Amino acid sequence: MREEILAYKRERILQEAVTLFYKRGFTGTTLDDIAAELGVTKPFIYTHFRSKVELLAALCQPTIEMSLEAVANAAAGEGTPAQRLFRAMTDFAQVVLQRQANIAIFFREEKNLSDEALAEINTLRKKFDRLLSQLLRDGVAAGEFQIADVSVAALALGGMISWAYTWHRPEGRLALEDVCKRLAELALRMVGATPPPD
Amino acid sequence: MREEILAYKRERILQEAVTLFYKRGFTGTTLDDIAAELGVTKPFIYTHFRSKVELLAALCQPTIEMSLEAVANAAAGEGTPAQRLFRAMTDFAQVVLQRQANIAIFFREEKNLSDEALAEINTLRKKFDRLLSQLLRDGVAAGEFQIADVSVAALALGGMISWAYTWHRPEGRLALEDVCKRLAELALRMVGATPPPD
DNA sequence: TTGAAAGACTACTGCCAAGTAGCACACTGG
DNA sequence: CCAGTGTGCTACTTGGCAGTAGTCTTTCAA
Repeated sequence: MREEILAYKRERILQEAVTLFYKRGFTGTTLDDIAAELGVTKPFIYTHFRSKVELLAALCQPTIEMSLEAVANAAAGEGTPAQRLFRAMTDFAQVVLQRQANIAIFFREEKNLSDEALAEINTLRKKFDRLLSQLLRDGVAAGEFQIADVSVAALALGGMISWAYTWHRPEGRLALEDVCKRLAELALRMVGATPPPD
Repeated sequence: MREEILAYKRERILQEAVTLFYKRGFTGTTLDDIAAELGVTKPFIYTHFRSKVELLAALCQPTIEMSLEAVANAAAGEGTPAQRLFRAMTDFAQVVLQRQANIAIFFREEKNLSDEALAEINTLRKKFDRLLSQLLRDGVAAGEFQIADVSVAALALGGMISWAYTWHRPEGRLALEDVCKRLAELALRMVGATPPPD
Protein backbone atom coordinates (compact mmCIF):
# COMPACT_ATOMS: atom_id res chain seq x y z
CA MET A 1 0.00 0.00 0.00
CA ARG A 2 2.78 2.50 0.87
CA GLU A 3 4.53 1.24 -2.22
CA GLU A 4 1.48 1.98 -4.31
CA ILE A 5 1.22 5.53 -3.04
CA LEU A 6 4.89 6.08 -3.74
CA ALA A 7 4.40 4.73 -7.24
CA TYR A 8 1.38 6.95 -7.72
CA LYS A 9 3.27 10.08 -6.69
CA ARG A 10 6.07 9.16 -9.04
CA GLU A 11 3.57 8.66 -11.81
CA ARG A 12 1.94 12.04 -11.23
CA ILE A 13 5.30 13.78 -11.35
CA LEU A 14 6.05 12.06 -14.63
CA GLN A 15 2.68 13.04 -16.06
CA GLU A 16 3.15 16.69 -15.24
CA ALA A 17 6.74 16.64 -16.45
CA VAL A 18 5.63 15.21 -19.78
CA THR A 19 2.98 17.88 -20.18
CA LEU A 20 5.36 20.73 -19.46
CA PHE A 21 8.41 19.39 -21.29
CA TYR A 22 6.18 18.83 -24.31
CA LYS A 23 4.78 22.33 -24.19
CA ARG A 24 7.87 24.34 -23.28
CA GLY A 25 10.83 22.04 -23.82
CA PHE A 26 13.19 20.47 -21.31
CA THR A 27 15.36 23.49 -20.60
CA GLY A 28 12.38 25.79 -20.86
CA THR A 29 10.76 24.02 -17.93
CA THR A 30 12.04 24.34 -14.37
CA LEU A 31 11.47 21.81 -11.63
CA ASP A 32 9.77 24.62 -9.75
CA ASP A 33 7.27 24.84 -12.61
CA ILE A 34 6.48 21.15 -12.37
CA ALA A 35 6.22 21.30 -8.60
CA ALA A 36 3.92 24.33 -8.75
CA GLU A 37 1.64 22.58 -11.21
CA LEU A 38 1.38 19.65 -8.80
CA GLY A 39 0.86 21.91 -5.79
CA VAL A 40 4.10 20.76 -4.16
CA THR A 41 7.67 22.06 -3.96
CA LYS A 42 10.90 21.17 -5.69
CA PRO A 43 12.42 19.03 -2.90
CA PHE A 44 9.37 16.78 -3.19
CA ILE A 45 10.46 15.89 -6.71
CA TYR A 46 13.97 15.16 -5.47
CA THR A 47 12.63 12.50 -3.11
CA HIS A 48 11.42 10.61 -6.19
CA PHE A 49 14.07 11.38 -8.81
CA ARG A 50 17.75 11.97 -8.38
CA SER A 51 18.01 14.76 -10.94
CA LYS A 52 16.18 16.55 -13.71
CA VAL A 53 18.02 14.43 -16.25
CA GLU A 54 16.93 11.20 -14.57
CA LEU A 55 13.36 12.43 -14.75
CA LEU A 56 13.83 12.91 -18.48
CA ALA A 57 15.16 9.41 -18.94
CA ALA A 58 12.32 7.96 -16.87
CA LEU A 59 9.81 9.39 -19.25
CA CYS A 60 11.57 8.43 -22.48
CA GLN A 61 12.83 4.91 -21.94
CA PRO A 62 9.54 3.05 -21.26
CA THR A 63 7.98 4.59 -24.34
CA ILE A 64 10.81 3.44 -26.56
CA GLU A 65 10.50 0.01 -25.00
CA MET A 66 6.81 -0.04 -25.86
CA SER A 67 7.60 0.82 -29.48
CA LEU A 68 10.06 -2.01 -29.71
CA GLU A 69 7.63 -4.47 -28.10
CA ALA A 70 4.85 -3.51 -30.48
CA VAL A 71 7.00 -4.39 -33.46
CA ALA A 72 8.56 -7.42 -31.78
CA ASN A 73 5.20 -8.96 -30.92
CA ALA A 74 3.76 -8.39 -34.36
CA ALA A 75 6.87 -9.71 -36.10
CA ALA A 76 6.87 -12.86 -33.98
CA GLY A 77 3.11 -13.34 -34.36
CA GLU A 78 0.92 -15.34 -36.69
CA GLY A 79 0.30 -14.77 -40.36
CA THR A 80 2.07 -13.92 -43.58
CA PRO A 81 4.80 -11.30 -43.60
CA ALA A 82 2.32 -8.81 -45.03
CA GLN A 83 -0.13 -9.45 -42.23
CA ARG A 84 2.60 -9.19 -39.64
CA LEU A 85 3.95 -5.99 -41.12
CA PHE A 86 0.49 -4.51 -41.15
CA ARG A 87 0.04 -5.31 -37.48
CA ALA A 88 3.53 -4.11 -36.61
CA MET A 89 2.93 -0.75 -38.27
CA THR A 90 -0.54 -0.34 -36.79
CA ASP A 91 0.58 -1.16 -33.27
CA PHE A 92 3.71 0.94 -33.53
CA ALA A 93 1.67 3.89 -34.75
CA GLN A 94 -0.65 3.42 -31.80
CA VAL A 95 2.23 3.68 -29.38
CA VAL A 96 3.56 6.76 -31.14
CA LEU A 97 0.21 8.53 -31.05
CA GLN A 98 -0.90 7.40 -27.61
CA ARG A 99 2.41 8.47 -26.14
CA GLN A 100 2.88 11.34 -28.53
CA ALA A 101 4.32 13.73 -25.96
CA ASN A 102 6.83 11.21 -24.65
CA ILE A 103 7.99 10.39 -28.16
CA ALA A 104 8.28 14.06 -29.05
CA ILE A 105 10.28 14.79 -25.93
CA PHE A 106 12.64 11.92 -26.61
CA PHE A 107 13.46 12.99 -30.13
CA ARG A 108 13.80 16.64 -29.21
CA GLU A 109 15.75 16.25 -25.99
CA GLU A 110 18.01 13.35 -26.87
CA LYS A 111 21.01 15.60 -26.34
CA ASN A 112 20.02 16.21 -22.74
CA LEU A 113 19.99 12.53 -21.78
CA SER A 114 22.88 11.03 -19.86
CA ASP A 115 25.31 8.95 -21.89
CA GLU A 116 24.19 5.78 -20.13
CA ALA A 117 20.48 6.34 -20.72
CA LEU A 118 21.15 7.23 -24.34
CA ALA A 119 23.25 4.12 -24.85
CA GLU A 120 20.47 1.90 -23.48
CA ILE A 121 17.89 3.53 -25.68
CA ASN A 122 20.09 3.29 -28.75
CA THR A 123 20.41 -0.43 -28.15
CA LEU A 124 16.62 -0.65 -28.26
CA ARG A 125 16.49 1.38 -31.46
CA LYS A 126 19.02 -0.90 -33.13
CA LYS A 127 16.93 -3.93 -32.17
CA PHE A 128 13.91 -2.18 -33.62
CA ASP A 129 15.60 -1.65 -36.96
CA ARG A 130 16.93 -5.19 -37.08
CA LEU A 131 13.51 -6.67 -36.35
CA LEU A 132 11.87 -4.57 -39.01
CA SER A 133 14.57 -5.34 -41.56
CA GLN A 134 14.22 -9.05 -40.88
CA LEU A 135 10.47 -8.89 -41.32
CA LEU A 136 10.99 -7.14 -44.65
CA ARG A 137 13.49 -9.79 -45.76
CA ASP A 138 10.97 -12.49 -44.83
CA GLY A 139 8.41 -10.78 -47.00
CA VAL A 140 10.82 -10.50 -49.89
CA ALA A 141 11.74 -14.17 -49.54
CA ALA A 142 8.04 -15.08 -49.54
CA GLY A 143 7.58 -13.07 -52.71
CA GLU A 144 5.17 -10.69 -51.00
CA PHE A 145 7.33 -7.58 -50.94
CA GLN A 146 9.38 -5.86 -53.63
CA ILE A 147 12.14 -3.83 -52.06
CA ALA A 148 15.26 -2.40 -53.66
CA ASP A 149 17.13 -1.77 -50.40
CA VAL A 150 15.83 -3.37 -47.24
CA SER A 151 17.73 -1.13 -44.81
CA VAL A 152 16.54 2.08 -46.40
CA ALA A 153 13.00 0.73 -46.56
CA ALA A 154 13.07 -0.16 -42.84
CA LEU A 155 14.27 3.31 -41.95
CA ALA A 156 11.71 4.91 -44.22
CA LEU A 157 8.91 2.87 -42.66
CA GLY A 158 10.04 3.65 -39.16
CA GLY A 159 10.34 7.31 -40.02
CA MET A 160 7.00 7.62 -41.71
CA ILE A 161 5.28 6.28 -38.59
CA SER A 162 7.46 8.01 -36.00
CA TRP A 163 6.98 11.31 -37.75
CA ALA A 164 3.27 11.23 -36.92
CA TYR A 165 4.16 12.63 -33.51
CA THR A 166 4.85 15.95 -35.23
CA TRP A 167 1.47 16.39 -36.89
CA HIS A 168 -1.19 14.29 -35.20
CA ARG A 169 -3.80 16.29 -33.29
CA PRO A 170 -5.95 14.19 -30.96
CA GLU A 171 -8.87 16.55 -31.55
CA GLY A 172 -8.35 16.48 -35.33
CA ARG A 173 -10.42 15.18 -38.20
CA LEU A 174 -9.39 11.54 -37.95
CA ALA A 175 -9.63 9.29 -34.92
CA LEU A 176 -6.40 7.83 -33.68
CA GLU A 177 -7.22 4.32 -34.91
CA ASP A 178 -8.02 5.60 -38.39
CA VAL A 179 -4.73 7.42 -38.64
CA CYS A 180 -2.91 4.25 -37.62
CA LYS A 181 -4.74 2.20 -40.21
CA ARG A 182 -4.10 4.68 -43.00
CA LEU A 183 -0.43 4.81 -42.14
CA ALA A 184 -0.17 1.03 -42.06
CA GLU A 185 -1.84 0.85 -45.47
CA LEU A 186 0.67 3.31 -46.87
CA ALA A 187 3.43 1.25 -45.30
CA LEU A 188 2.32 -1.93 -47.06
CA ARG A 189 2.00 -0.15 -50.37
CA MET A 190 5.48 1.21 -49.93
CA VAL A 191 6.98 -2.28 -49.89
CA GLY A 192 4.86 -3.43 -52.81
CA ALA A 193 2.21 -5.38 -50.91
CA THR A 194 -1.55 -4.95 -51.05
CA PRO A 195 -3.11 -3.68 -47.85
CA PRO A 196 -6.01 -5.76 -46.46
CA PRO A 197 -9.45 -4.49 -47.50
CA ASP A 198 -11.80 -2.86 -44.92
CA MET B 1 33.96 44.38 -50.50
CA ARG B 2 33.39 45.38 -46.86
CA GLU B 3 29.94 43.91 -47.28
CA GLU B 4 31.40 40.67 -48.50
CA ILE B 5 33.73 40.35 -45.55
CA LEU B 6 30.89 41.06 -43.18
CA ALA B 7 28.82 38.40 -44.90
CA TYR B 8 31.71 35.97 -44.69
CA LYS B 9 32.16 36.48 -40.98
CA ARG B 10 28.47 36.00 -40.46
CA GLU B 11 28.61 32.82 -42.47
CA ARG B 12 31.51 31.42 -40.46
CA ILE B 13 29.69 32.08 -37.21
CA LEU B 14 26.67 30.27 -38.56
CA GLN B 15 28.79 27.33 -39.71
CA GLU B 16 30.38 26.88 -36.32
CA ALA B 17 27.07 27.35 -34.54
CA VAL B 18 25.50 24.63 -36.67
CA THR B 19 28.33 22.25 -35.92
CA LEU B 20 28.15 22.80 -32.18
CA PHE B 21 24.37 23.00 -31.83
CA TYR B 22 24.15 19.77 -33.80
CA LYS B 23 26.70 18.03 -31.62
CA ARG B 24 25.74 19.34 -28.17
CA GLY B 25 22.32 20.92 -28.56
CA PHE B 26 21.31 24.56 -28.37
CA THR B 27 21.31 24.95 -24.60
CA GLY B 28 24.31 22.67 -24.32
CA THR B 29 26.36 25.12 -26.37
CA THR B 30 27.46 28.51 -25.06
CA LEU B 31 28.30 31.48 -27.21
CA ASP B 32 31.73 31.36 -25.60
CA ASP B 33 32.11 27.84 -27.03
CA ILE B 34 31.30 29.06 -30.53
CA ALA B 35 33.58 32.07 -30.17
CA ALA B 36 36.42 29.90 -28.88
CA GLU B 37 36.07 27.53 -31.82
CA LEU B 38 36.35 30.51 -34.18
CA GLY B 39 39.28 32.01 -32.29
CA VAL B 40 37.31 35.12 -31.35
CA THR B 41 35.33 36.28 -28.34
CA LYS B 42 31.67 36.49 -27.50
CA PRO B 43 31.14 40.20 -28.21
CA PHE B 44 32.31 39.52 -31.74
CA ILE B 45 29.25 37.34 -32.23
CA TYR B 46 27.04 40.08 -30.85
CA THR B 47 28.19 42.46 -33.56
CA HIS B 48 26.64 40.07 -36.09
CA PHE B 49 23.61 38.67 -34.27
CA ARG B 50 21.39 40.34 -31.75
CA SER B 51 20.97 37.30 -29.55
CA LYS B 52 21.56 33.58 -29.29
CA VAL B 53 17.97 32.95 -30.30
CA GLU B 54 18.36 35.09 -33.43
CA LEU B 55 21.39 33.03 -34.35
CA LEU B 56 19.25 29.92 -34.05
CA ALA B 57 16.57 31.35 -36.31
CA ALA B 58 19.17 32.45 -38.85
CA LEU B 59 20.33 28.90 -39.22
CA CYS B 60 16.90 27.29 -39.42
CA GLN B 61 14.83 29.54 -41.64
CA PRO B 62 16.83 29.44 -44.89
CA THR B 63 16.95 25.67 -44.75
CA ILE B 64 13.18 25.39 -44.38
CA GLU B 65 12.87 27.81 -47.28
CA MET B 66 15.08 25.60 -49.40
CA SER B 67 12.90 22.59 -48.64
CA LEU B 68 9.81 24.45 -49.67
CA GLU B 69 11.45 25.68 -52.87
CA ALA B 70 12.58 22.22 -53.82
CA VAL B 71 9.04 20.93 -53.68
CA ALA B 72 7.55 24.07 -55.20
CA ASN B 73 9.85 23.98 -58.22
CA ALA B 74 9.28 20.31 -58.86
CA ALA B 75 5.52 20.63 -58.46
CA ALA B 76 5.37 23.54 -60.88
CA GLY B 77 7.71 21.85 -63.34
CA GLU B 78 7.25 19.75 -66.44
CA GLY B 79 5.92 16.23 -66.67
CA THR B 80 3.24 13.95 -65.33
CA PRO B 81 2.29 14.10 -61.65
CA ALA B 82 4.36 10.96 -61.06
CA GLN B 83 7.41 12.53 -62.66
CA ARG B 84 6.93 15.72 -60.70
CA LEU B 85 6.44 13.86 -57.43
CA PHE B 86 9.59 11.88 -58.09
CA ARG B 87 11.56 15.03 -58.63
CA ALA B 88 9.97 16.75 -55.65
CA MET B 89 10.91 13.91 -53.33
CA THR B 90 14.42 13.56 -54.71
CA ASP B 91 15.17 17.26 -54.44
CA PHE B 92 13.59 17.57 -51.01
CA ALA B 93 15.64 14.62 -49.79
CA GLN B 94 18.75 16.31 -51.14
CA VAL B 95 18.06 19.42 -49.12
CA VAL B 96 17.40 17.36 -45.99
CA LEU B 97 20.63 15.43 -46.32
CA GLN B 98 22.83 18.25 -47.53
CA ARG B 99 21.65 20.44 -44.70
CA GLN B 100 21.21 17.58 -42.28
CA ALA B 101 22.52 19.45 -39.25
CA ASN B 102 20.35 22.50 -39.86
CA ILE B 103 17.27 20.34 -40.27
CA ALA B 104 18.07 18.38 -37.13
CA ILE B 105 18.58 21.56 -35.14
CA PHE B 106 15.32 23.00 -36.34
CA PHE B 107 13.25 19.99 -35.34
CA ARG B 108 14.99 19.61 -32.01
CA GLU B 109 15.16 23.22 -30.97
CA GLU B 110 11.82 24.49 -32.28
CA LYS B 111 10.82 25.33 -28.71
CA ASN B 112 13.74 27.72 -28.40
CA LEU B 113 12.76 29.85 -31.37
CA SER B 114 11.06 33.18 -30.88
CA ASP B 115 7.33 33.25 -31.50
CA GLU B 116 7.81 35.41 -34.58
CA ALA B 117 10.44 33.18 -36.17
CA LEU B 118 8.36 30.11 -35.43
CA ALA B 119 5.27 31.69 -36.95
CA GLU B 120 7.15 32.49 -40.16
CA ILE B 121 8.51 29.01 -40.42
CA ASN B 122 5.14 27.45 -39.73
CA THR B 123 3.71 29.43 -42.62
CA LEU B 124 6.33 27.86 -44.85
CA ARG B 125 5.53 24.39 -43.54
CA LYS B 126 1.84 24.87 -44.24
CA LYS B 127 2.65 25.91 -47.81
CA PHE B 128 4.80 22.83 -48.13
CA ASP B 129 1.96 20.54 -47.09
CA ARG B 130 -0.52 22.30 -49.34
CA LEU B 131 1.76 22.03 -52.35
CA LEU B 132 2.39 18.37 -51.76
CA SER B 133 -1.30 17.64 -51.20
CA GLN B 134 -2.18 19.43 -54.41
CA LEU B 135 0.39 17.45 -56.35
CA LEU B 136 -1.09 14.25 -54.93
CA ARG B 137 -4.60 15.31 -55.90
CA ASP B 138 -3.39 16.05 -59.42
CA GLY B 139 -1.98 12.56 -59.59
CA VAL B 140 -5.21 11.04 -58.35
CA ALA B 141 -7.19 13.07 -60.89
CA ALA B 142 -4.86 11.88 -63.65
CA GLY B 143 -5.41 8.29 -62.53
CA GLU B 144 -1.74 7.86 -61.68
CA PHE B 145 -2.01 7.66 -57.90
CA GLN B 146 -4.26 5.63 -55.62
CA ILE B 147 -4.60 7.33 -52.28
CA ALA B 148 -7.15 6.75 -49.54
CA ASP B 149 -6.51 10.01 -47.70
CA VAL B 150 -4.48 12.70 -49.42
CA SER B 151 -3.64 14.69 -46.28
CA VAL B 152 -2.31 11.70 -44.40
CA ALA B 153 -0.36 10.61 -47.46
CA ALA B 154 1.24 14.06 -47.80
CA LEU B 155 2.27 14.02 -44.16
CA ALA B 156 3.58 10.48 -44.44
CA LEU B 157 5.64 11.39 -47.51
CA GLY B 158 7.02 14.48 -45.87
CA GLY B 159 7.84 12.54 -42.75
CA MET B 160 9.50 9.65 -44.49
CA ILE B 161 11.90 12.03 -46.21
CA SER B 162 12.43 14.46 -43.32
CA TRP B 163 13.21 11.59 -41.01
CA ALA B 164 16.31 10.79 -43.00
CA TYR B 165 18.09 13.48 -41.00
CA THR B 166 18.03 11.11 -38.02
CA TRP B 167 19.76 8.19 -39.67
CA HIS B 168 21.77 9.26 -42.68
CA ARG B 169 25.53 9.04 -42.25
CA PRO B 170 27.51 10.88 -44.93
CA GLU B 171 30.30 8.32 -44.60
CA GLY B 172 27.84 5.42 -44.78
CA ARG B 173 27.26 2.64 -47.27
CA LEU B 174 25.17 4.63 -49.72
CA ALA B 175 26.05 7.86 -51.43
CA LEU B 176 23.76 10.77 -50.77
CA GLU B 177 22.25 10.68 -54.26
CA ASP B 178 21.49 6.98 -53.99
CA VAL B 179 19.68 7.45 -50.71
CA CYS B 180 17.60 10.21 -52.26
CA LYS B 181 16.69 8.05 -55.23
CA ARG B 182 15.73 5.08 -53.08
CA LEU B 183 13.56 7.26 -50.90
CA ALA B 184 11.86 8.82 -53.90
CA GLU B 185 11.15 5.35 -55.28
CA LEU B 186 9.56 4.32 -52.03
CA ALA B 187 7.54 7.50 -52.08
CA LEU B 188 6.11 6.76 -55.51
CA ARG B 189 5.27 3.21 -54.54
CA MET B 190 3.50 4.51 -51.47
CA VAL B 191 1.02 6.45 -53.57
CA GLY B 192 0.49 3.58 -55.97
CA ALA B 193 2.68 4.77 -58.83
CA THR B 194 5.52 2.96 -60.53
CA PRO B 195 8.94 4.53 -60.00
CA PRO B 196 10.91 5.26 -63.16
CA PRO B 197 13.42 2.50 -64.05
CA ASP B 198 17.18 3.02 -63.46
C1' DT C 1 51.43 62.72 -38.52
C1' DT C 2 47.11 62.91 -36.56
C1' DG C 3 42.26 62.37 -35.76
C1' DA C 4 38.32 59.67 -36.23
C1' DA C 5 35.88 55.58 -36.86
C1' DA C 6 35.44 50.70 -36.86
C1' DG C 7 36.21 46.56 -34.92
C1' DA C 8 37.34 43.47 -31.36
C1' DC C 9 38.63 42.47 -26.52
C1' DT C 10 38.69 42.54 -21.25
C1' DA C 11 36.16 42.43 -17.58
C1' DC C 12 32.31 42.80 -15.73
C1' DT C 13 26.71 42.34 -14.15
C1' DG C 14 22.73 40.07 -13.20
C1' DC C 15 19.74 36.51 -13.36
C1' DC C 16 18.06 32.16 -13.22
C1' DA C 17 17.57 27.55 -11.89
C1' DA C 18 19.57 23.05 -10.14
C1' DG C 19 20.42 21.02 -6.20
C1' DT C 20 20.70 20.83 -0.72
C1' DA C 21 20.71 21.44 4.54
C1' DG C 22 18.10 21.49 8.04
C1' DC C 23 13.59 22.37 10.17
C1' DA C 24 8.58 21.52 11.19
C1' DC C 25 4.67 19.13 11.32
C1' DA C 26 1.71 15.14 11.27
C1' DC C 27 0.76 10.50 12.20
C1' DT C 28 1.29 6.10 14.56
C1' DG C 29 2.04 2.97 18.30
C1' DG C 30 2.78 2.51 23.12
C1' DC D 1 -0.06 12.02 26.22
C1' DC D 2 4.41 11.40 24.22
C1' DA D 3 8.44 9.44 21.57
C1' DG D 4 9.92 8.39 16.97
C1' DT D 5 9.60 8.18 12.14
C1' DG D 6 8.53 9.69 7.75
C1' DT D 7 7.44 13.28 4.68
C1' DG D 8 7.46 17.74 2.81
C1' DC D 9 8.78 22.68 3.16
C1' DT D 10 11.59 27.06 3.83
C1' DA D 11 15.41 29.10 2.76
C1' DC D 12 19.43 28.89 1.19
C1' DT D 13 24.14 28.06 -1.97
C1' DT D 14 26.28 27.70 -6.18
C1' DG D 15 27.61 27.90 -10.75
C1' DG D 16 26.96 28.96 -15.28
C1' DC D 17 26.04 31.81 -19.00
C1' DA D 18 23.53 35.54 -21.79
C1' DG D 19 24.24 39.94 -22.52
C1' DT D 20 26.91 44.71 -21.87
C1' DA D 21 29.97 48.85 -20.68
C1' DG D 22 33.85 50.67 -21.64
C1' DT D 23 38.72 50.27 -23.42
C1' DC D 24 42.26 49.35 -26.66
C1' DT D 25 44.03 48.80 -31.22
C1' DT D 26 44.21 49.12 -35.96
C1' DT D 27 43.28 51.30 -40.19
C1' DC D 28 42.67 54.86 -43.29
C1' DA D 29 41.99 59.53 -44.95
C1' DA D 30 43.56 64.11 -45.05
